[in-house]
Amino acid sequence: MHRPRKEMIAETRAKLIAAARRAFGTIGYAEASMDDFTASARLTRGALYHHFGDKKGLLEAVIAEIDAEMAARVNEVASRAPTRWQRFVDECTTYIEMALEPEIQRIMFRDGPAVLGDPAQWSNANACVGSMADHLAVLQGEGVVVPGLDPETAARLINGASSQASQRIANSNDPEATSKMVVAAFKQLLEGLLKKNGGRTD
Amino acid sequence: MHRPRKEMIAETRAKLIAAARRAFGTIGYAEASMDDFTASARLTRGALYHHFGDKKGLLEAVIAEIDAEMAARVNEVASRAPTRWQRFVDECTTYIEMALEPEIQRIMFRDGPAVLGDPAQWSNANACVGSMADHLAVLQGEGVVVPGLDPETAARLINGASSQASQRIANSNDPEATSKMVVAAFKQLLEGLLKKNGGRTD
DNA sequence: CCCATCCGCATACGCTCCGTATGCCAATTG
DNA sequence: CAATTGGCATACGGAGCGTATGCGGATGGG
Repeated sequence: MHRPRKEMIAETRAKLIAAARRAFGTIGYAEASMDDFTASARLTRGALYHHFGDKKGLLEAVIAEIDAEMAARVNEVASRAPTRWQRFVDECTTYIEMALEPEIQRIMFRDGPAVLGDPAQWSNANACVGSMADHLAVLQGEGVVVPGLDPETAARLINGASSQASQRIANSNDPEATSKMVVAAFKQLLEGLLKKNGGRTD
Repeated sequence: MHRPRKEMIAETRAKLIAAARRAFGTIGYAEASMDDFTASARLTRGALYHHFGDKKGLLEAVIAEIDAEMAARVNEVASRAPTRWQRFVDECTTYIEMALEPEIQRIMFRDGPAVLGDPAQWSNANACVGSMADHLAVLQGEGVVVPGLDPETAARLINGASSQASQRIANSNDPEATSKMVVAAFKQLLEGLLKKNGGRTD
Protein backbone atom coordinates (compact mmCIF):
# COMPACT_ATOMS: atom_id res chain seq x y z
CA MET A 1 0.00 0.00 0.00
CA HIS A 2 2.75 2.43 0.87
CA ARG A 3 4.82 3.25 -2.14
CA PRO A 4 8.18 4.90 -1.88
CA ARG A 5 8.18 8.49 -0.79
CA LYS A 6 9.65 9.88 -4.01
CA GLU A 7 6.72 8.57 -5.96
CA MET A 8 4.20 10.04 -3.57
CA ILE A 9 5.82 13.42 -3.87
CA ALA A 10 5.90 13.33 -7.64
CA GLU A 11 2.29 12.27 -7.60
CA THR A 12 1.11 15.19 -5.49
CA ARG A 13 3.06 17.58 -7.70
CA ALA A 14 1.40 16.10 -10.75
CA LYS A 15 -2.01 16.22 -9.11
CA LEU A 16 -1.58 19.88 -8.26
CA ILE A 17 -0.44 20.75 -11.76
CA ALA A 18 -3.31 18.86 -13.30
CA ALA A 19 -5.89 20.43 -11.02
CA ALA A 20 -4.48 23.89 -11.57
CA ARG A 21 -4.35 23.40 -15.32
CA ARG A 22 -8.01 22.44 -15.34
CA ALA A 23 -8.99 25.42 -13.21
CA PHE A 24 -6.80 27.96 -15.03
CA GLY A 25 -7.93 26.66 -18.41
CA THR A 26 -11.62 26.93 -17.64
CA ILE A 27 -12.46 29.69 -15.18
CA GLY A 28 -9.08 31.42 -15.53
CA TYR A 29 -6.18 32.18 -13.23
CA ALA A 30 -7.68 35.09 -11.34
CA GLU A 31 -10.96 33.33 -10.64
CA ALA A 32 -9.37 30.07 -9.60
CA SER A 33 -9.43 29.76 -5.83
CA MET A 34 -6.42 27.93 -4.48
CA ASP A 35 -8.56 26.36 -1.77
CA ASP A 36 -10.98 25.06 -4.38
CA PHE A 37 -8.68 23.47 -6.91
CA THR A 38 -6.30 22.04 -4.35
CA ALA A 39 -9.32 20.46 -2.67
CA SER A 40 -10.39 19.01 -6.03
CA ALA A 41 -7.06 17.15 -5.96
CA ARG A 42 -7.71 16.08 -2.35
CA LEU A 43 -4.96 18.36 -1.13
CA THR A 44 -4.70 21.75 0.55
CA ARG A 45 -2.87 24.97 -0.04
CA GLY A 46 -0.18 23.68 2.26
CA ALA A 47 1.00 21.31 -0.44
CA LEU A 48 0.89 24.04 -3.04
CA TYR A 49 3.02 26.45 -1.08
CA HIS A 50 5.42 23.68 -0.22
CA HIS A 51 6.05 22.63 -3.81
CA PHE A 52 5.57 25.78 -5.85
CA GLY A 53 6.07 28.71 -3.51
CA ASP A 54 2.90 30.46 -4.60
CA LYS A 55 0.15 30.58 -7.18
CA LYS A 56 2.45 32.11 -9.79
CA GLY A 57 4.97 29.33 -9.31
CA LEU A 58 2.28 26.80 -10.00
CA LEU A 59 1.24 28.68 -13.13
CA GLU A 60 4.83 28.54 -14.35
CA ALA A 61 4.82 24.79 -13.91
CA VAL A 62 1.57 24.46 -15.82
CA ILE A 63 2.93 26.62 -18.63
CA ALA A 64 6.14 24.63 -18.84
CA GLU A 65 4.11 21.46 -19.19
CA ILE A 66 1.93 22.87 -21.94
CA ASP A 67 4.89 24.33 -23.81
CA ALA A 68 6.65 20.99 -23.76
CA GLU A 69 3.58 19.26 -25.13
CA MET A 70 3.21 21.80 -27.90
CA ALA A 71 6.86 21.68 -28.88
CA ALA A 72 6.78 17.89 -29.03
CA ARG A 73 3.76 17.89 -31.28
CA VAL A 74 5.10 20.63 -33.54
CA ASN A 75 8.39 18.82 -34.01
CA GLU A 76 6.66 15.56 -34.73
CA VAL A 77 4.49 17.03 -37.46
CA ALA A 78 7.26 19.10 -38.96
CA SER A 79 9.54 16.09 -39.27
CA ARG A 80 7.25 14.67 -41.93
CA ALA A 81 7.38 17.59 -44.34
CA PRO A 82 9.04 17.13 -47.75
CA THR A 83 10.94 20.41 -47.99
CA ARG A 84 12.46 22.67 -45.41
CA TRP A 85 10.19 25.57 -46.27
CA GLN A 86 7.18 23.31 -46.10
CA ARG A 87 8.45 22.08 -42.80
CA PHE A 88 8.49 25.62 -41.52
CA VAL A 89 5.00 26.33 -42.80
CA ASP A 90 3.75 23.11 -41.24
CA GLU A 91 5.20 24.09 -37.92
CA CYS A 92 3.28 27.31 -38.01
CA THR A 93 -0.03 25.82 -39.04
CA THR A 94 0.26 23.03 -36.51
CA TYR A 95 0.91 25.64 -33.90
CA ILE A 96 -2.21 27.49 -34.95
CA GLU A 97 -4.26 24.30 -34.83
CA MET A 98 -3.12 23.41 -31.35
CA ALA A 99 -3.72 26.91 -30.13
CA LEU A 100 -7.40 26.54 -30.96
CA GLU A 101 -7.90 24.82 -27.61
CA PRO A 102 -9.57 27.18 -25.17
CA GLU A 103 -7.20 25.94 -22.48
CA ILE A 104 -4.17 26.99 -24.52
CA GLN A 105 -5.59 30.38 -25.37
CA ARG A 106 -6.56 31.11 -21.83
CA ILE A 107 -3.34 29.99 -20.17
CA MET A 108 -0.68 30.71 -22.79
CA PHE A 109 -2.10 33.79 -24.48
CA ARG A 110 -4.13 35.58 -21.85
CA ASP A 111 -3.48 34.75 -18.22
CA GLY A 112 0.14 33.74 -18.68
CA PRO A 113 1.34 37.04 -20.10
CA ALA A 114 -0.74 39.02 -17.61
CA VAL A 115 0.72 37.22 -14.61
CA LEU A 116 4.25 36.40 -15.75
CA GLY A 117 4.95 39.16 -18.23
CA ASP A 118 6.24 39.03 -21.80
CA PRO A 119 6.25 35.38 -22.96
CA ALA A 120 9.49 36.03 -24.80
CA GLN A 121 11.18 36.17 -21.43
CA TRP A 122 9.74 33.01 -19.96
CA SER A 123 12.70 30.87 -19.18
CA ASN A 124 11.11 27.48 -19.56
CA ALA A 125 8.54 27.96 -22.28
CA ASN A 126 10.10 28.92 -25.56
CA ALA A 127 10.55 25.59 -27.24
CA CYS A 128 8.15 26.30 -30.08
CA VAL A 129 9.56 29.67 -30.99
CA GLY A 130 13.05 28.36 -30.62
CA SER A 131 12.65 25.63 -33.17
CA MET A 132 10.93 27.97 -35.57
CA ALA A 133 13.82 30.37 -35.30
CA ASP A 134 16.27 27.54 -35.94
CA HIS A 135 14.46 26.53 -39.08
CA LEU A 136 14.36 30.08 -40.30
CA ALA A 137 18.11 30.38 -39.84
CA VAL A 138 18.70 27.25 -41.89
CA LEU A 139 16.36 28.49 -44.61
CA GLN A 140 18.32 31.70 -44.77
CA GLY A 141 21.53 29.77 -45.15
CA GLU A 142 20.02 27.89 -48.05
CA GLY A 143 18.93 31.08 -49.74
CA VAL A 144 15.23 30.33 -49.48
CA VAL A 145 14.48 33.10 -47.05
CA VAL A 146 15.67 36.67 -47.50
CA PRO A 147 18.98 37.35 -45.77
CA GLY A 148 19.55 40.01 -43.16
CA LEU A 149 16.65 39.13 -40.93
CA ASP A 150 17.18 38.11 -37.36
CA PRO A 151 15.60 34.64 -37.20
CA GLU A 152 14.51 34.94 -33.60
CA THR A 153 12.85 38.26 -34.28
CA ALA A 154 11.03 36.96 -37.32
CA ALA A 155 9.90 33.91 -35.38
CA ARG A 156 8.47 36.13 -32.65
CA LEU A 157 6.53 38.26 -35.10
CA ILE A 158 5.14 35.18 -36.77
CA ASN A 159 4.25 33.79 -33.41
CA GLY A 160 2.27 36.92 -32.66
CA ALA A 161 0.38 36.58 -35.91
CA SER A 162 -0.22 32.90 -35.19
CA SER A 163 -1.81 33.52 -31.86
CA GLN A 164 -4.11 36.10 -33.38
CA ALA A 165 -4.95 33.60 -36.08
CA SER A 166 -5.93 31.01 -33.52
CA GLN A 167 -8.01 33.39 -31.51
CA ARG A 168 -9.83 34.58 -34.57
CA ILE A 169 -10.70 31.06 -35.60
CA ALA A 170 -11.63 29.94 -32.13
CA ASN A 171 -13.96 32.85 -31.53
CA SER A 172 -15.64 32.63 -34.90
CA ASN A 173 -19.14 31.32 -35.19
CA ASP A 174 -18.15 29.41 -38.32
CA PRO A 175 -14.72 28.03 -37.44
CA GLU A 176 -14.42 25.93 -40.60
CA ALA A 177 -14.84 28.82 -42.99
CA THR A 178 -12.92 31.24 -40.82
CA SER A 179 -10.05 28.83 -40.58
CA LYS A 180 -9.60 28.78 -44.34
CA MET A 181 -9.58 32.55 -44.53
CA VAL A 182 -7.23 33.00 -41.64
CA VAL A 183 -4.74 30.37 -42.71
CA ALA A 184 -4.73 31.78 -46.23
CA ALA A 185 -3.94 35.23 -44.92
CA PHE A 186 -1.31 33.82 -42.64
CA LYS A 187 0.47 31.96 -45.42
CA GLN A 188 0.36 35.09 -47.50
CA LEU A 189 2.22 36.94 -44.79
CA LEU A 190 4.81 34.19 -44.65
CA GLU A 191 5.44 34.67 -48.34
CA GLY A 192 7.02 37.97 -47.43
CA LEU A 193 9.95 36.07 -45.98
CA LEU A 194 10.68 34.22 -49.22
CA LYS A 195 13.34 35.44 -51.58
CA LYS A 196 11.65 36.53 -54.78
CA ASN A 197 12.19 34.20 -57.75
CA GLY A 198 14.34 32.19 -55.46
CA GLY A 199 11.71 30.36 -53.46
CA ARG A 200 10.73 26.80 -54.18
CA THR A 201 14.07 25.84 -55.58
CA ASP A 202 13.72 22.33 -54.24
CA MET B 1 -16.99 77.66 -6.21
CA HIS B 2 -19.95 75.39 -6.86
CA ARG B 3 -20.06 74.50 -10.51
CA PRO B 4 -23.03 72.83 -12.13
CA ARG B 5 -23.65 69.27 -11.18
CA LYS B 6 -23.04 67.80 -14.63
CA GLU B 7 -19.54 69.11 -14.62
CA MET B 8 -18.79 67.72 -11.20
CA ILE B 9 -19.94 64.31 -12.31
CA ALA B 10 -17.85 64.36 -15.45
CA GLU B 11 -14.91 65.45 -13.39
CA THR B 12 -15.11 62.57 -10.94
CA ARG B 13 -15.46 60.14 -13.83
CA ALA B 14 -12.37 61.61 -15.41
CA LYS B 15 -10.49 61.53 -12.13
CA LEU B 16 -11.31 57.89 -11.61
CA ILE B 17 -10.25 56.98 -15.12
CA ALA B 18 -7.01 58.88 -14.78
CA ALA B 19 -6.18 57.36 -11.41
CA ALA B 20 -7.02 53.87 -12.61
CA ARG B 21 -5.00 54.33 -15.77
CA ARG B 22 -1.98 55.32 -13.73
CA ALA B 23 -2.37 52.37 -11.37
CA PHE B 24 -3.13 49.80 -14.06
CA GLY B 25 -0.29 51.04 -16.21
CA THR B 26 2.31 50.83 -13.49
CA ILE B 27 1.61 48.12 -10.94
CA GLY B 28 -0.97 46.34 -13.10
CA TYR B 29 -4.67 45.59 -12.86
CA ALA B 30 -4.50 42.73 -10.39
CA GLU B 31 -2.21 44.52 -7.98
CA ALA B 32 -4.11 47.78 -8.11
CA SER B 33 -6.21 48.14 -4.99
CA MET B 34 -9.47 49.94 -5.60
CA ASP B 35 -9.24 51.54 -2.20
CA ASP B 36 -5.78 52.85 -2.99
CA PHE B 37 -6.22 54.39 -6.40
CA THR B 38 -9.65 55.84 -5.67
CA ALA B 39 -8.11 57.46 -2.62
CA SER B 40 -5.34 58.88 -4.78
CA ALA B 41 -8.11 60.71 -6.65
CA ARG B 42 -9.64 61.82 -3.33
CA LEU B 43 -12.59 59.51 -3.84
CA THR B 44 -13.74 56.14 -2.58
CA ARG B 45 -14.89 52.87 -4.06
CA GLY B 46 -18.43 54.17 -3.71
CA ALA B 47 -17.89 56.51 -6.63
CA LEU B 48 -16.28 53.76 -8.66
CA TYR B 49 -19.17 51.36 -8.23
CA HIS B 50 -21.65 54.09 -8.92
CA HIS B 51 -20.12 55.08 -12.24
CA PHE B 52 -18.55 51.92 -13.61
CA GLY B 53 -20.27 49.01 -11.92
CA ASP B 54 -17.04 47.29 -10.97
CA LYS B 55 -13.32 47.17 -11.53
CA LYS B 56 -13.73 45.60 -14.97
CA GLY B 57 -16.07 48.35 -16.04
CA LEU B 58 -13.46 50.91 -15.13
CA LEU B 59 -10.82 49.01 -17.07
CA GLU B 60 -13.08 49.10 -20.12
CA ALA B 61 -13.34 52.84 -19.82
CA VAL B 62 -9.57 53.18 -19.54
CA ILE B 63 -9.07 50.99 -22.58
CA ALA B 64 -11.58 52.95 -24.62
CA GLU B 65 -9.72 56.13 -23.80
CA ILE B 66 -6.35 54.71 -24.80
CA ASP B 67 -7.70 53.20 -27.99
CA ALA B 68 -9.18 56.52 -29.00
CA GLU B 69 -5.87 58.26 -28.41
CA MET B 70 -3.98 55.68 -30.43
CA ALA B 71 -6.41 55.78 -33.31
CA ALA B 72 -6.26 59.55 -33.45
CA ARG B 73 -2.49 59.53 -33.57
CA VAL B 74 -2.30 56.77 -36.15
CA ASN B 75 -4.72 58.55 -38.44
CA GLU B 76 -2.89 61.81 -38.08
CA VAL B 77 0.45 60.32 -39.06
CA ALA B 78 -0.95 58.19 -41.85
CA SER B 79 -2.62 61.16 -43.47
CA ARG B 80 0.79 62.56 -44.37
CA ALA B 81 2.06 59.61 -46.39
CA PRO B 82 2.64 60.02 -50.14
CA THR B 83 1.19 56.72 -51.35
CA ARG B 84 -1.56 54.50 -50.05
CA TRP B 85 0.79 51.62 -49.43
CA GLN B 86 3.18 53.89 -47.61
CA ARG B 87 0.25 55.17 -45.64
CA PHE B 88 -0.53 51.66 -44.55
CA VAL B 89 3.04 50.93 -43.60
CA ASP B 90 3.23 54.18 -41.66
CA GLU B 91 0.12 53.25 -39.76
CA CYS B 92 1.73 50.04 -38.67
CA THR B 93 5.06 51.52 -37.65
CA THR B 94 3.38 54.36 -35.79
CA TYR B 95 1.33 51.79 -33.98
CA ILE B 96 4.48 49.93 -33.03
CA GLU B 97 6.11 53.12 -31.81
CA MET B 98 3.19 54.07 -29.63
CA ALA B 99 2.98 50.60 -28.23
CA LEU B 100 6.46 50.98 -26.81
CA GLU B 101 4.96 52.76 -23.82
CA PRO B 102 4.94 50.45 -20.81
CA GLU B 103 1.46 51.71 -19.99
CA ILE B 104 0.13 50.62 -23.38
CA GLN B 105 1.78 47.24 -23.20
CA ARG B 106 0.55 46.56 -19.73
CA ILE B 107 -3.04 47.66 -20.21
CA MET B 108 -3.72 46.88 -23.87
CA PHE B 109 -1.60 43.77 -24.41
CA ARG B 110 -1.43 42.06 -21.05
CA ASP B 111 -4.05 42.92 -18.46
CA GLY B 112 -6.76 43.89 -20.92
CA PRO B 113 -6.93 40.55 -22.71
CA ALA B 114 -6.64 38.64 -19.44
CA VAL B 115 -9.56 40.46 -17.84
CA LEU B 116 -11.80 41.23 -20.80
CA GLY B 117 -10.96 38.43 -23.21
CA ASP B 118 -9.99 38.51 -26.87
CA PRO B 119 -9.33 42.13 -27.88
CA ALA B 120 -10.95 41.44 -31.23
CA GLN B 121 -14.24 41.32 -29.40
CA TRP B 122 -13.90 44.52 -27.43
CA SER B 123 -16.81 46.63 -28.49
CA ASN B 124 -15.28 50.04 -27.98
CA ALA B 125 -11.61 49.58 -28.72
CA ASN B 126 -11.00 48.56 -32.29
CA ALA B 127 -10.41 51.85 -33.98
CA CYS B 128 -6.80 51.12 -34.93
CA VAL B 129 -7.44 47.74 -36.43
CA GLY B 130 -10.54 49.03 -38.12
CA SER B 131 -8.73 51.75 -40.02
CA MET B 132 -5.94 49.37 -40.98
CA ALA B 133 -8.51 46.96 -42.39
CA ASP B 134 -10.13 49.76 -44.33
CA HIS B 135 -6.86 50.77 -45.92
CA LEU B 136 -6.10 47.19 -46.81
CA ALA B 137 -9.44 46.87 -48.55
CA VAL B 138 -8.75 49.98 -50.60
CA LEU B 139 -5.29 48.71 -51.51
CA GLN B 140 -6.83 45.49 -52.70
CA GLY B 141 -9.25 47.40 -54.88
CA GLU B 142 -6.34 49.27 -56.41
CA GLY B 143 -4.49 46.05 -57.14
CA VAL B 144 -1.61 46.83 -54.83
CA VAL B 145 -2.39 44.06 -52.37
CA VAL B 146 -3.13 40.50 -53.39
CA PRO B 147 -6.83 39.83 -53.82
CA GLY B 148 -8.78 37.17 -51.96
CA LEU B 149 -7.67 38.12 -48.51
CA ASP B 150 -10.13 39.19 -45.87
CA PRO B 151 -8.90 42.67 -44.89
CA GLU B 152 -10.05 42.43 -41.29
CA THR B 153 -8.31 39.09 -40.89
CA ALA B 154 -5.09 40.37 -42.36
CA ALA B 155 -5.25 43.45 -40.16
CA ARG B 156 -5.63 41.27 -37.08
CA LEU B 157 -2.64 39.12 -37.96
CA ILE B 158 -0.53 42.18 -38.59
CA ASN B 159 -1.71 43.62 -35.34
CA GLY B 160 -0.53 40.52 -33.56
CA ALA B 161 2.87 40.81 -35.15
CA SER B 162 2.97 44.50 -34.30
CA SER B 163 2.37 43.93 -30.63
CA GLN B 164 5.13 41.34 -30.54
CA ALA B 165 7.37 43.80 -32.31
CA SER B 166 6.73 46.45 -29.70
CA GLN B 167 7.28 44.11 -26.82
CA ARG B 168 10.51 42.88 -28.28
CA ILE B 169 11.83 46.39 -28.69
CA ALA B 170 10.62 47.56 -25.31
CA ASN B 171 12.17 44.64 -23.48
CA SER B 172 15.47 44.83 -25.28
CA ASN B 173 18.54 46.15 -23.54
CA ASP B 174 19.52 48.00 -26.70
CA PRO B 175 16.21 49.39 -27.94
CA GLU B 176 17.79 51.43 -30.73
CA ALA B 177 19.45 48.51 -32.43
CA THR B 178 16.63 46.12 -31.71
CA SER B 179 14.16 48.54 -33.18
CA LYS B 180 15.93 48.52 -36.53
CA MET B 181 16.00 44.73 -36.65
CA VAL B 182 12.41 44.33 -35.60
CA VAL B 183 10.99 46.95 -37.93
CA ALA B 184 12.98 45.48 -40.81
CA ALA B 185 11.57 42.04 -40.14
CA PHE B 186 8.10 43.48 -39.78
CA LYS B 187 8.24 45.31 -43.09
CA GLN B 188 9.52 42.15 -44.71
CA LEU B 189 6.44 40.33 -43.52
CA LEU B 190 4.20 43.06 -44.92
CA GLU B 191 5.82 42.51 -48.31
CA GLY B 192 3.96 39.24 -48.38
CA LEU B 193 0.74 41.15 -48.90
CA LEU B 194 1.99 42.93 -52.01
CA LYS B 195 1.05 41.71 -55.46
CA LYS B 196 3.77 40.77 -57.98
CA ASN B 197 5.47 38.79 -55.32
CA GLY B 198 7.19 35.73 -56.76
CA GLY B 199 7.33 32.32 -55.22
CA ARG B 200 3.69 31.78 -54.29
CA THR B 201 3.32 28.23 -53.22
CA ASP B 202 -0.13 27.30 -52.04
C1' DC C 1 -38.05 81.45 -1.31
C1' DC C 2 -38.96 76.97 0.51
C1' DC C 3 -39.56 72.31 0.57
C1' DA C 4 -39.61 67.73 -1.31
C1' DT C 5 -37.09 64.74 -4.15
C1' DC C 6 -33.25 62.85 -6.29
C1' DC C 7 -28.78 61.09 -6.76
C1' DG C 8 -23.81 61.26 -6.42
C1' DC C 9 -20.82 59.59 -3.35
C1' DA C 10 -19.19 57.94 1.32
C1' DT C 11 -19.49 54.66 5.03
C1' DA C 12 -20.21 50.10 7.25
C1' DC C 13 -20.42 45.21 7.24
C1' DG C 14 -19.59 40.43 6.02
C1' DC C 15 -17.38 37.43 3.07
C1' DT C 16 -13.69 35.21 0.44
C1' DC C 17 -9.14 34.75 -0.47
C1' DC C 18 -4.35 34.80 0.43
C1' DG C 19 0.42 34.29 3.02
C1' DT C 20 2.76 32.75 7.12
C1' DA C 21 3.46 30.32 11.25
C1' DT C 22 2.85 26.20 13.39
C1' DG C 23 1.91 21.30 14.18
C1' DC C 24 1.53 16.39 13.10
C1' DC C 25 2.67 12.02 11.24
C1' DA C 26 4.87 8.87 8.06
C1' DA C 27 9.06 7.63 5.95
C1' DT C 28 13.96 7.46 6.11
C1' DT C 29 18.49 6.79 8.38
C1' DG C 30 21.88 4.85 11.28
C1' DC D 1 14.32 1.10 17.47
C1' DA D 2 15.11 5.90 18.31
C1' DA D 3 15.97 10.18 16.12
C1' DT D 4 15.15 13.17 12.51
C1' DT D 5 13.71 14.87 8.38
C1' DG D 6 10.28 16.87 5.55
C1' DG D 7 5.74 16.52 3.17
C1' DC D 8 1.52 18.22 3.96
C1' DA D 9 -2.49 19.94 6.90
C1' DT D 10 -4.32 23.24 10.10
C1' DA D 11 -4.84 27.82 12.30
C1' DC D 12 -4.70 32.63 12.31
C1' DG D 13 -4.45 37.50 10.88
C1' DG D 14 -4.95 40.79 7.23
C1' DA D 15 -6.32 42.69 2.79
C1' DG D 16 -9.51 43.36 -0.85
C1' DC D 17 -14.00 43.14 -2.71
C1' DG D 18 -19.33 43.57 -3.31
C1' DT D 19 -23.60 45.06 -1.22
C1' DA D 20 -26.54 47.53 1.67
C1' DT D 21 -27.23 51.66 3.75
C1' DG D 22 -26.80 56.58 4.95
C1' DC D 23 -25.85 61.47 4.21
C1' DG D 24 -25.81 66.00 2.06
C1' DG D 25 -26.14 69.08 -1.47
C1' DA D 26 -28.09 70.18 -6.01
C1' DT D 27 -32.45 70.46 -8.56
C1' DG D 28 -37.04 71.90 -9.79
C1' DG D 29 -41.94 72.89 -8.82
C1' DG D 30 -45.02 75.75 -6.16
